[in-house]
Amino acid sequence: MAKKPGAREDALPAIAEVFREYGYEGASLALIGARTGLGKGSLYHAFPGGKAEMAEAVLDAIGAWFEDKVYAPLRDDPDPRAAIRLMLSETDAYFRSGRRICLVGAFALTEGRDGFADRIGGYFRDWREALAQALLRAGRPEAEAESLAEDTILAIQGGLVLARALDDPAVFGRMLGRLEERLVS
Amino acid sequence: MAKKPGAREDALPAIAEVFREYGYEGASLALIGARTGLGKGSLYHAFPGGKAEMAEAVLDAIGAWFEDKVYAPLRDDPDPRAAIRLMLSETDAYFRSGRRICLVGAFALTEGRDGFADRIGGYFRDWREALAQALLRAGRPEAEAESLAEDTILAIQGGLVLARALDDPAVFGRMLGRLEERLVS
DNA sequence: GATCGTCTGTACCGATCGGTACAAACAGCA
DNA sequence: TGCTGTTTGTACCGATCGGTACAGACGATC
Repeated sequence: MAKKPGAREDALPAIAEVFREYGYEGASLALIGARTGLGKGSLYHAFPGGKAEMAEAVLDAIGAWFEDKVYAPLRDDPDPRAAIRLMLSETDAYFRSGRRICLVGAFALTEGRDGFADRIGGYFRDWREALAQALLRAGRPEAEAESLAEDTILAIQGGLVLARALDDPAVFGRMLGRLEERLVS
Repeated sequence: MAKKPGAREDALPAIAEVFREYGYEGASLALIGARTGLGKGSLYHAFPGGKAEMAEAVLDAIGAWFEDKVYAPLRDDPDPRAAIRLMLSETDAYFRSGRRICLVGAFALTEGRDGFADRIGGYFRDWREALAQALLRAGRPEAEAESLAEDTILAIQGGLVLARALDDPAVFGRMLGRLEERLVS
């Protein structure tokens, strides 16, 4: 007993940041060790599966955060339009107004569908479905709700790519503004 | 003299494909050698700068292709709407209807702005400006042309991310359809 | 056929990769 | 204070990384 209650969870944000900055391949254990302040011993004690398990844990944590803060309100909030507005503001905050990339999107583009494909797909599928449901509840016809939801998720991802590529975070904010107009007219 | 006229250019598509599949870090020289059929000797003869020069050459080739097939028509075609439709069909073909990712976008997300930042930024900047000009020539007000152009580039990138993440290329086709409606109503 | 510069396969370099082994340090409990 | 199990730093492993050196094969020119 007396397990390590925090150790793992405490290290996750730092590990996530390393993956974000260097990608899965580029994130070396030396780098992760330095940024978490943990030696290899501690790292492998907390994540016996090594780098792959760290990545899985990070993806799970991200998924859980979005489920809690974004997807659940989209599905359950009695006021779907408020939930959509909340989604936009939480998204803006999470991605630091375009200064931070989406790790899940980056993994989708670069990782050769290792063990991560399920988690990556699930993250976007859940988001799309929750948003489509909110739009439906807000009175949109089903077909329109679904294509609008897909367009939204994809615009957010594209906005992050473009903001990063142009080194201009403002791209992300402009995109969110246009989205708000289309979503909650 | 009697330079190597083809060697370099011949190898570029194969090298690009390796970068696309494995990312910059993940693309090892062993892998590149195997896929091009070239030994290290030949590889370093054609690209004295090593992996970095290969990546630069690949990015340059991609940029030149888009300049020729997409940006120039957007700027110069007397019929801007036809140029926009051409852009959509060339884009669909280039990205194999969502089965192929954008190397420039992938580099933007993962590479730590090495020497590639200029090329990456230029690719998207040129695209956005050429499209905005075509929309302007097609009769749109300037502000609308610019935000629509930005939305379009970003949607294409996001469409590639989402298609890959969901392992469903059809996402890309649906997005292009919606874009066509918004661009050439 | 001899010559000369261009190509290319192979061996090799030090550095670093992800991962393992293990002993010392440390806690909690008596 | 002794014991017990967890947590840690360190040394080490084989493999592979990007890159270099170089000798021999090649192809053109006379």
